[in-house]
Amino acid sequence: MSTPGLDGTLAALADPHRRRVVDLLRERPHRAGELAQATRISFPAMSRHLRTLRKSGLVEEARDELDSRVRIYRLRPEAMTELKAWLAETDALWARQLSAFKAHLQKSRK
Amino acid sequence: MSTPGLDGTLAALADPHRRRVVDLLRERPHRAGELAQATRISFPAMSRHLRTLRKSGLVEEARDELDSRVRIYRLRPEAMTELKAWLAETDALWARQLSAFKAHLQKSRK
DNA sequence: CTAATACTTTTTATTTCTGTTAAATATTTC
DNA sequence: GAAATATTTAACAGAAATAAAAAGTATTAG
Repeated sequence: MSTPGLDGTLAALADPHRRRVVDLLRERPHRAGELAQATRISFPAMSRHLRTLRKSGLVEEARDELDSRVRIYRLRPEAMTELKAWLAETDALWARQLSAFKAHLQKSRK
Repeated sequence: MSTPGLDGTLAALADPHRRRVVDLLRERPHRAGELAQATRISFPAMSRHLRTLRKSGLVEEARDELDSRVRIYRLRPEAMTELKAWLAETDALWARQLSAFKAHLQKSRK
């Protein structure tokens, strides 16, 4: 499944709890329960955050091979490439704006 | 005024209208009115979006020198550095995770 | 001074988001 | 099979976001 777009990514990352989850997942995969305890919110609340993260493509779920009650969540860093590209684009356009401004200064100094 | 943090930045960028504004502003500064017309939302709505963008530090306002009724908005790309740093950090940790995984494979292959 | 312009702020209604508790589902363990 | 475990879904309440309409504030134009 491809990245659903910038919008979902940004909306998912905008919540502090969800960003905390991403922070945890980038170190290693975690169980749903671990994530709930780490963020000090209820299991149901975490479950919903995980669902939005999953829908945004930032995270994927898998059952534990030994105990399929537990669900392991892991990060999908590819989901951030679109966002990074957008930020890079901003940089590029900004650089152009800056150089145009400098050129303008040069011209008016003459 | 320094960047208020990732949270504000991401929340501000999560809205499509606001991101459209940023897209416009990265080409050149615009008047508030122009932005409203470009996004096809009401002036009051745009005014509020501009306020959240301003509070997030992504945008700054200035009065037009010739006609101080009009307000010019311009991008503050510095406001994105924290976000870029956060994304880079994710990359770094992910790379470490990947190499750890490869090391693990090496070991188990022996 | 009056009218017009360019926006912003306030008010109010509507929707969306988060969180909590309770109930449901799926597995495992005994 | 019954009890325990891990997690999700449902139901509902409160908080926050968004938007449109109306009113307000400056500033400029005539």
